[in-house]
Amino acid sequence: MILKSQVEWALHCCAILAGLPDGRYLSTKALAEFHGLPKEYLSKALQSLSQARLVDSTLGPSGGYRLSRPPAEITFLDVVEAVEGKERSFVCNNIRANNPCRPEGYCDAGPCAIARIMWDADEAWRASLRAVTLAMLVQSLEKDVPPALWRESFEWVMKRVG
Amino acid sequence: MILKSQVEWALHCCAILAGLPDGRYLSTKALAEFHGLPKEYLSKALQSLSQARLVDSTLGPSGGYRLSRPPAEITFLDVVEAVEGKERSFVCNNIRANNPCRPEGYCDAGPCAIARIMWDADEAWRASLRAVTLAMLVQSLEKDVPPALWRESFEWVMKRVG
DNA sequence: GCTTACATACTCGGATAGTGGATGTCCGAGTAGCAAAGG
DNA sequence: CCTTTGCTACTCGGACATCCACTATCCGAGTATGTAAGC
Repeated sequence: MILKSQVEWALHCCAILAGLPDGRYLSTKALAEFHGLPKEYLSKALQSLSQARLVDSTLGPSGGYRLSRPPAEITFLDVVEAVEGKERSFVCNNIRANNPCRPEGYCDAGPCAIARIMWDADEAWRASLRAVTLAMLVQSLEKDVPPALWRESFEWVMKRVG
Repeated sequence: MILKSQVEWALHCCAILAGLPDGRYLSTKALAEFHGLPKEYLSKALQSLSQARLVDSTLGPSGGYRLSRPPAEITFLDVVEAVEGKERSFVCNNIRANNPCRPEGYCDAGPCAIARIMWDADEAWRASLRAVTLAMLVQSLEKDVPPALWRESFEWVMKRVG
């Protein structure tokens, strides 16, 4: 049960996109260079974000991606679900139905108790991710990163926005 | 990010083992038959439980597994971690270190903000699983399952315990 | 000098191979129980 | 009838194939930019 590395990449890219001036685009190439990642493969993560309508894309020179909503309106859960999918982490195959003591054609009332508990935990995880927005992430980062590095990184990005 | 089916199997098996009289063993074969699962493969899940010291095993006829502790002292998290491992679901590869603006030999103070948030969510998930014990699971099941089926299943199992 | 048409280069998007872990199966080591033999 | 011995059958545990999903890469469709020609 390990999240794919795409999730990490997507979150870091969203952090950068969240800092862009309104309406400006940043290309996969720039994002890949900034994070030291393979451009071709990173593009798949960004495609997932695009298909989930979290980012807009534009073609041609000075094209790329931008957030489709304000950073305060995009949660970690949005990003994680865009890459990992919205399926619950626990799938119930209802193996209790194989109980040899069951009468023929017996039908269960509700979901199995084990599934309920596992789904509750899954929901706790999602709730935790839903509580954090990209805007909050940027605030955290600004506190962590030294001002000089922060400024230089911003300028590095600004030289490459479309 | 989907849990392996072994987790589901292990939990169902623990539910059965939790209902056994003290000190009695139940074999993989019986557990597999009861749940309609491949005996050979199910044994791998039970091996994981054994290696995690959640169950004891005995060889020979009338051998099998039993819980090594009272059901009230085994949590869902114990079982899930026994099968899935204790590693966090999000691994931080520290890709921020690839930032081209970084001075040479720069060293980060703490873990990256993104990892902190993801790990918080992971901890919320674990906390939710840690709050439920096998004893509580048995209580839930007893409420869900019709008394007749409950009794028959118990007798079915009792005919096979060692 | 301004407008227009065009070639270019750069972008995203989906289709295509390679690899590691989960899935599924097998056989060997070890032991508890049973049966038979002996006292 | 009771004890001892040996065998048998059943158990768990780890070693061995198979398959799917994540990883990684490539090429084609489409467009904004910059240039050059024409007015």
